[in-house]
Amino acid sequence: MTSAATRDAVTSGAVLDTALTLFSERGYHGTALSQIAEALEVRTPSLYNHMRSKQELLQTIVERTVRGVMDDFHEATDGHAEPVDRLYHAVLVYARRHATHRREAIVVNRDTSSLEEPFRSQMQTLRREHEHALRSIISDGVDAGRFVIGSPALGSFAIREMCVSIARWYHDDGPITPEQVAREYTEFALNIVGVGRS
Amino acid sequence: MTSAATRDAVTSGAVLDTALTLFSERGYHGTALSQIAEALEVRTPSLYNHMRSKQELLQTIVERTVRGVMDDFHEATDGHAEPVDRLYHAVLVYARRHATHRREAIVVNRDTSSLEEPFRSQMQTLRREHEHALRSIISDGVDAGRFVIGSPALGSFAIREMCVSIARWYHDDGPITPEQVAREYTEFALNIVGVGRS
DNA sequence: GCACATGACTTATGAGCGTTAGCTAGTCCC
DNA sequence: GGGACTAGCTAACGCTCATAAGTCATGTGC
Repeated sequence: MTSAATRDAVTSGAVLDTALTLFSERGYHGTALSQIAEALEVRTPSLYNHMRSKQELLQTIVERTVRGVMDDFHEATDGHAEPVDRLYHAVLVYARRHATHRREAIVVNRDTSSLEEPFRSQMQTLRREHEHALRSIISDGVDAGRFVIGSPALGSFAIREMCVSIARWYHDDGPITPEQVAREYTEFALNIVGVGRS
Repeated sequence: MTSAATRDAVTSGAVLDTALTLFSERGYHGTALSQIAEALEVRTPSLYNHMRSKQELLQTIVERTVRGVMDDFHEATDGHAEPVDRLYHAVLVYARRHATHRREAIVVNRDTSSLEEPFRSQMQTLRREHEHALRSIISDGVDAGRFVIGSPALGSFAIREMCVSIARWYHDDGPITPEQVAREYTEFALNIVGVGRS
């Protein structure tokens, strides 16, 4: 008879990873703990050896991702002063992340509304920070005469969301690398804000 | 005593509309029929006088929306031959639709995965049609030397998804009209495909 | 003024959900 | 070699869900 300790024990990391995959495919409410358990070849209650609740899984996923985005942003832009450079690097890391962390992006963008308060509000505040940071770059570029765009706010939305949606169509097994996608998208972003036009 | 016939009878249109609102706010799996019933001030089982199942509500919403997108596209582009004109009008109606039909767009883009087969596959096929139609415009424009873009496929994704996401941030009570948003986004789209560059 | 169709209602069913409790069997350390 | 810890298991809970069935009041058309 197979014993608990003989077979590979399920780790909390594995539970989180499986939850991430299933949440991204079927959504938070569309995923049952029994499905996570089944994927790990374990009975449902055994999951509770590695987590506190289903909600906690979602919170962990969202929090890690949102903080990762902010860290990426600061690391990429802190060394640059020119709006063009700042926008370029901000979009480069943001686009790349959505190709390399597809599941996280999908869950955050679809299931944030399933987070319980007050956690949900906290995460939304964090996301707003990134939103404002990107918009500020564009506004600064317009003020400095580097960018030509009717509405910085709309441009900021368009750039952000076109990057976010990379997660929805990108596939690792395709011919194109995350780096290539990211570079092409920086091009799109600079075009949107009208870099290099009179 | 209020009677069934005295008070305003719930119509199947009202059920669909309420479902649309709630699905867009909480997702398909996150919405219970009891919540739809409560919003209509009716007991849950009474809903079955106006629909066949919860799944049918979702299917109706998705099908109408997807067909509407295709109708819009053909009506807008059929009269034009030039890639620039075709892209302009395709993006104009697509962007505008996502400002005027926010709830539908959100549900279709989030909850298509909750559709039962084979309906889900049928709808995905329909959506692919629009995807390919838009990509063809861009490819044609590149072939004709009108557009300058590294990857038509990526450009097509970026344009589509930035339009789709209008539904996620637009608010009717704001200062900007759907028409203004749509026009600004056509500008973005034409910039992305590099119209008017050497 | 009566029959019928309509659309509410109440009540009930069975399935599935997340979660808890309590038990058991291996593994590691002394 | 024995106790603590780990990580499975089964069983059961309370709840909510979608859905079914049958009842009853109403307004419309004959």
